[in-house]
Amino acid sequence: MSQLLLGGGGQGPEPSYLQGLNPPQRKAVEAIEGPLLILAGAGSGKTRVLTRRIAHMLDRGIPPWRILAVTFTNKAAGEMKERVAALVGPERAKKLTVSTFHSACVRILRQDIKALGYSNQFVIYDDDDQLRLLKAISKEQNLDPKRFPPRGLRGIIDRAKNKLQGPQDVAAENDRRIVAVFEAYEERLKEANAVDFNDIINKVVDLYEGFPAILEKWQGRYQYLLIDEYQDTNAAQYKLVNLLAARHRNLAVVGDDDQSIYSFRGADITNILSFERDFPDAVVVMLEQNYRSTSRILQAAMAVVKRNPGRKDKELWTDATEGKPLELIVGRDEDDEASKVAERIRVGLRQGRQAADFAVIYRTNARSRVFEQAFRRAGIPHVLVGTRRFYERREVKDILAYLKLALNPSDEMGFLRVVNVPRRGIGPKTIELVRELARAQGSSMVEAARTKSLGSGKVNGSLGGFVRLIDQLADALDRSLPGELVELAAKESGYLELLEAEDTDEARGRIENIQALAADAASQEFSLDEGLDGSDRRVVMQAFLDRATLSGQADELPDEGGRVTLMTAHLAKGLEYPVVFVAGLVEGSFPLTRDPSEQAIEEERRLTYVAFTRAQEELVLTRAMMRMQYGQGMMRCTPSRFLDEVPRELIRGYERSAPKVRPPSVSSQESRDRMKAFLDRHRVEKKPKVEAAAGPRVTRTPSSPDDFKVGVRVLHPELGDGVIRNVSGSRSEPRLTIEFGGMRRKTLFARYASLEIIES
DNA sequence: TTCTCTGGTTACTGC
DNA sequence: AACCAGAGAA
Repeated sequence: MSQLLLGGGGQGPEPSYLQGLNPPQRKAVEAIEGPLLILAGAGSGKTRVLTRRIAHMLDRGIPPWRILAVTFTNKAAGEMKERVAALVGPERAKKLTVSTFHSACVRILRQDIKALGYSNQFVIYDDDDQLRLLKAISKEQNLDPKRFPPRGLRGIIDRAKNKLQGPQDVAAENDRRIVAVFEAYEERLKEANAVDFNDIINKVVDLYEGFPAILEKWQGRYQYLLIDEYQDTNAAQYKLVNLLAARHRNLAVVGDDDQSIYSFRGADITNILSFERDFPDAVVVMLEQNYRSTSRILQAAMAVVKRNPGRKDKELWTDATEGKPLELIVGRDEDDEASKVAERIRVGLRQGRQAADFAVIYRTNARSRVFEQAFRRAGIPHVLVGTRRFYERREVKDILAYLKLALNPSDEMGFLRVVNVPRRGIGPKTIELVRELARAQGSSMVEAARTKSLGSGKVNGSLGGFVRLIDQLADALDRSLPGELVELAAKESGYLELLEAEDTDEARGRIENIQALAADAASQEFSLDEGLDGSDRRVVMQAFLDRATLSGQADELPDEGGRVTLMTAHLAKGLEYPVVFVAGLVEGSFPLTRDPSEQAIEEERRLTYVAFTRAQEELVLTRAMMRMQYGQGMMRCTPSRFLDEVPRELIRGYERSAPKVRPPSVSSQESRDRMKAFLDRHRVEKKPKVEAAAGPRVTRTPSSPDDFKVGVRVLHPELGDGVIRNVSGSRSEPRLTIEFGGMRRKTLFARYASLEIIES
């Protein structure tokens, strides 16, 4: 059957997967042996080439398990698997390894990390665990958190590790106290049988460099490597790839230097720029024909990215029509910008578009809120990709910490996280005692907590209860499935009970999240990766926990059901939509200019390029004239420099608009007044100004949460008159954002604020 | 010794 | 939203 479909060789008809390819695409598909560099511009049919290349390899008799395809996100991995399955059938596709660097490396480590002195049950510390550990270490070493902020320390450590460096390598350019923290950090990870995200890659490199037999084993296993998004690999990943590929040299890398957008994570664009030097015999293929976007969209994207020096000068071109002009939407503020986008979408819907045809792309997740609100108001179905990721919610992490601790009792951060959650009367003093004991006897904290002679009888009882809970979970690990284990942990720990008793909207939301986690865990059993022994319950659980730690969000592909997609530019890479809105094109937001270096701006430019090239037919650029900055008040925005870099004749109406108005310089008094008048005008329109009450005022004490509504005037004992601008939190415990004179805002709990309501 | 409340601060991008 | 420090209550 597949023989018929795929054609075999010789005189038969050409296999279907070779049909409909342009010459460079075909060259890339057919170059199976040896090093291969594919420079694939946006929309040049990269995924199509990769999936067909894999089909071709399988057809040539290469066993699927010899192929390792590395993608940058779980989402991309899932998509590639699906598309290969469509070409070669699910049976063979299942035996391929398609995953992210991190997932692939975790699997390698779970098998071989023993050689480095860790147990196979090692835990993975995410950035949050990392930060907690660094805070603990800083405290022990009496570092002033002002002078050495933990986040800064983490940054230094991450940057070093991205380059495969350890404490000694950074000793020269750093304070010795920082180096000491780094050293302690590494020790503590090892003691806790834990690795951080960087280690996931680095430990595999250590393994390969230190144990030739292990390297050979994996070289033998994966004889054909395919690395997608090569421009976003860091030094450690680069080293890893080169080690693995050294023997068979069947290394295909795919990338686009114009789409390198992860330097904050150590991505090194020179990895792809120097591939030809690393492999002088490499076949190089340039995919420059874009099949995705209209000519105008492409021109706009190219015009922006071309400002970057030092790029491989490839010229994307298209056969497509000019298409419609780009559109520019300017809102008074961000709310208005979002409303106008919603309005524009409604127009599109009336003209026959589906909601799923639209995507809104912004720079930071924080921007998603205004769009969500606007779309809800306008009744536009939408789906958010990414945001506060599910597995990062506190309750989810707490429950997972219980289970990780049951699997790996050495996990110190896990112990600290849940030993007193829910409250068991185990405070810092007791924890300190347990830690000292653990140190003294060289055991885990869980072990130390078993000791009966710590503190008072009450404390011992609580600790004993906690230890019994962990034992109970550990015991259940061998008998129960992930879904059951999540439920067990939530129930037996008292976590659920606590939330139920709380009876607030927030608590109910958390319960829902735990239920969702249980459901998600239950599905793990059915989606085991190849090569895992499903009969070993611990392995199943471990696989689930790994996935939870490594994947931002369950890899839900946005459903076909017809919803507008909202996401960041980073998450948008690799996706395409008929109509794309690139939102928030103002200085400080897109580009983000916290780091004003030329390099950073170049990356922002590439990010803009990525965002623009998601659009197939229509591209709408949007910005606001003003925006709230950190709740500090309205600030006038400067249009994004990238807007200026788009040739204006590509934009509808732009060429006819008045000469460009630059924001008034703050130094001039006149323009300051003008700006003030401008701000006032708009403020009045949207939000009535707080007026000083004339004469004696009538106030009353609020009697129910319903008294607090947006727009209500209140009197604060210290801050005076204010107007409620936002009500958040739960009904029983509302949190109010109140605007006092001018633009000063404050957020506080209504319960404690002794507010009076001013009767009008 | 632990818990609870309060106010302040701080937030980019993601495996 | 989440985390922290500090004060005061239990």
